[in-house]
Amino acid sequence: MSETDLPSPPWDRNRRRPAPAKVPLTRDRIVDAAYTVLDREGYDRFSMRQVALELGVAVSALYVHVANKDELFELMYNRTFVGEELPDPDPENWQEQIKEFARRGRARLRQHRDLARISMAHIPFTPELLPHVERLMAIFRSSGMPDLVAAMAGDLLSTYIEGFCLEESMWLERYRDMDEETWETKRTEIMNYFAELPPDRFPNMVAMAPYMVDESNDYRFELGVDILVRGLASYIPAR
Amino acid sequence: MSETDLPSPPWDRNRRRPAPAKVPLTRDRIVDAAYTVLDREGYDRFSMRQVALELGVAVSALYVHVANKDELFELMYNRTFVGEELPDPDPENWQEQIKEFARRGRARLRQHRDLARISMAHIPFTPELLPHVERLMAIFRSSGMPDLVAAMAGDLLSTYIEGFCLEESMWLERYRDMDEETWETKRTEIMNYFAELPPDRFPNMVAMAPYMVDESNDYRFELGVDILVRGLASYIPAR
DNA sequence: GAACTCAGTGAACACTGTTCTAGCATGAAC
DNA sequence: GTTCATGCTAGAACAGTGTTCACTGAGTTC
Repeated sequence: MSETDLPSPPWDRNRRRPAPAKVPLTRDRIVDAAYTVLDREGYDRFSMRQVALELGVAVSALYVHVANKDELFELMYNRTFVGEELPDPDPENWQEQIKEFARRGRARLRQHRDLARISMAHIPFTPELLPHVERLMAIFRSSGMPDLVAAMAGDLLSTYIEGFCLEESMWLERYRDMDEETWETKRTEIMNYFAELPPDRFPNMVAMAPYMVDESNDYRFELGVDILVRGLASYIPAR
Repeated sequence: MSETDLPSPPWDRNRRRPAPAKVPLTRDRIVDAAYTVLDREGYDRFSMRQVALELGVAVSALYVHVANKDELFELMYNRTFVGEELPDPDPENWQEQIKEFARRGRARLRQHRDLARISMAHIPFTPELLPHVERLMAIFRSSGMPDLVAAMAGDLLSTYIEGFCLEESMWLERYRDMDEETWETKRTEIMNYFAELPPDRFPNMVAMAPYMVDESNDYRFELGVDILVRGLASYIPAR
């Protein structure tokens, strides 16, 4: 920081302008800053002005590189899965390969705050993701399931992953600024709510209450993937 | 419409005020208007001012009945499934009962533009929905699957329904203001895109291309539900 | 050294959600 | 039948939003 960072006095505005940034603005730098802002502010408070502020740049400068806010979100979404590698299809082991794919997908979506929300709002058909989808399809087809089912399987699985992460993040967001203690209070509140429902009108809810709050998200996610994989497996014709 | 609907001249503003609406403003009327605005403008252009305009009322009047925009969305969401009835559990027929539940859920979410988006953004745990969830759980448990699986099944199924409808509505939204002809052009464009991928690098995509565009959404939805139900059924211990 | 290109600027536009003060019309109280 | 309180509603205002625009000024090309 030098004294040239100070704002120039008004009578001087038309003579001296701040020197342009040494580092030129690029799409990549904008996306970097956008992630920083997203993590700090969350989806609802994310704004182009915040991104510009983060970069120390005028808002309008962003629009030279990015068409609009939506395109910026798309760029962020596209980066979500870069570098992710899928293994070569192993027909004996396709179920575990798919489960691992799901786990890594969830991990990626948890890397940034509210990323699941952005992801859910975009159709995953960009050129950047094509090789990824290709390898996923390879694994499904290697299992021997009909092509029609394999085509559906990709959609089904990514809908599940994104949907699960979205719900997860909404709970996280709701209790974001709570300390451990109030969170524990809230937890027992929810538990009590289900436990104290009239058992004659809600016998099933009361019976299932423990499973709804006790189980960890990790376990629930795993169970969901297993149900999906079993359903897919049921379509593989016996040899 | 009478001449009293004309705006009063400025010099008269402090004497004559427009008579208050004969029909008092209620939450229900606001939600009605909100749905009208949503259908006309879509989620992105939905605003409190538009709702007020629709009712012929000042914006601030809305805030007497509704805490904020988010609560209004919640009210809209809560209304989505009112009146929907689930049958008594029939253990021999639980699979068809669940499928019917899914179909009706999709139909409801398609009743209003962008409703899937609102639905996805809300956690379905409101008092209004409790009896609904209770009956759904009753059906799952009647099948004989473990309680842990049944608890997961509800989440899994509604995630699928909402996710499917969301993706469906995004495609719909994207091609909303296209006529039949340009839509058909776009369709073949997509088809060609997949067909013209280099077959050595994308053998699976090329092979699956027909299934990705040809199948109707209805059929795809049905297939997805069937995969889910089969996965759930695999957890039922043999008698 | 002059001409040109173009990323970046600040101001502006047309909106948004939300809050505030203040006034109207209705019901109850006397 | 007048007064009072109360609940709804209006209008203006605040602080913010995405996006556009004419205009700089540094760097490159001729």
